[in-house]
Amino acid sequence: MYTVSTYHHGELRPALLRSAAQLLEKRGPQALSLRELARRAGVSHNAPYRHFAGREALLAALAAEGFHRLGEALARTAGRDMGEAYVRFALEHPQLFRLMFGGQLRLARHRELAQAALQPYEALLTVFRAQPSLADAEKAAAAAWALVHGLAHLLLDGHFARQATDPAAFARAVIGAVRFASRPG
Amino acid sequence: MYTVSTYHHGELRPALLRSAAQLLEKRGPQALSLRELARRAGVSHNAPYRHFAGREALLAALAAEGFHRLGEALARTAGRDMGEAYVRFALEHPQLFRLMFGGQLRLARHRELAQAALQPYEALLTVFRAQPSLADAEKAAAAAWALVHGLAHLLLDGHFARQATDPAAFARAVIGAVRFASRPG
DNA sequence: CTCCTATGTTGACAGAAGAAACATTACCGC
DNA sequence: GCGGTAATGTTTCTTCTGTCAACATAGGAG
Repeated sequence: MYTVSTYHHGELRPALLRSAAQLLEKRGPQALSLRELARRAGVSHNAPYRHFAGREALLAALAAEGFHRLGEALARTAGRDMGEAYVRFALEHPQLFRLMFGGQLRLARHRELAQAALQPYEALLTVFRAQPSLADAEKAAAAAWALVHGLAHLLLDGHFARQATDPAAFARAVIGAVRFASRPG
Repeated sequence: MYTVSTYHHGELRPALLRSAAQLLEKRGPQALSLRELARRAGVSHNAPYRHFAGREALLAALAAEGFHRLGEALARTAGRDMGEAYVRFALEHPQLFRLMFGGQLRLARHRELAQAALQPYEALLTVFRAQPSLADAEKAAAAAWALVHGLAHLLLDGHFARQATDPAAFARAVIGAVRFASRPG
């Protein structure tokens, strides 16, 4: 009934994740259906359930991968360029970024995801703690994260379409417009 | 065949929007289906199509309404409290906020929505332009928007769950940790 | 009163998620 | 090698959704 050699895909999980990532960026999250992924892997429509509890679990896995990649991207940059790196990541993988931060996946429900999601703040915190002149490194790191995060979101959504002909340059300028409160005295 | 007095609902469009808003906040965007709304309005499953071109159009209308409400909320506050008001709005209507800024609705496709979406920045810009000491009011306004926007998003997503036992207070503190570059000299 | 247009209704279709029951393969102890 | 068991895929079925097309009703303009 089946060709013997292809009954088992063998690499289904990674294959699914790979085409999921592609499909996500190309057609958005709505177009990302388990069945479509199964089709692309040349496998029955229910096979993915052997590897993911459901659609949401697959998305969570994708997002977790995204957090790791973002963490690495930030770690590769020197302290001051982190903000731009953050925005660049978002602009390069818009749909992935939205999946990660779109609120559709609740962190509490996916341990792996919650774990992965800690990376960006940790990375920022490390840098800010190294600056003793700051009044409050934690608050400053939080503010920095919020700033670049909001900037990324707003750029993606096109809210700065007029002001930002060159998004990267715009991001640099906006980030440059901000100072952090320093220790009194 | 039908009870004469109920064939026409009479207030269907607003009724749909109202229960859509409720359902959105209560069960999230996935649970918001046109059919469910029709059911709640006591109307056939296709009646909503007389008032909205499709699901996306209804979501766009909801989001546009959200932008107007946000704009009004900002306008009601004095200059310095705008940031907190912005965050408060997000925390009070998390799903609506995500709908507005989740990137699922493309501004370019819904004129009314694109128009409504201009309000927040305009409101901020007005305030920042009134401060002549600033080096660049546009950039500062953009930075302020990004800051509060990112803060709202991160709080909603639970990324500050540890640091922010009281989200409003945390927001105040983070916003307070930021200064804007002032005119040299 | 008649006709037109707004608004709702019915019925049908394709596509999706997911559950259940079944088939095939791979691997491990012997 | 060999047989059993767990892992991986398949089929089938149910339920839900968005959307289209054809039809029904209500209420106002003439």
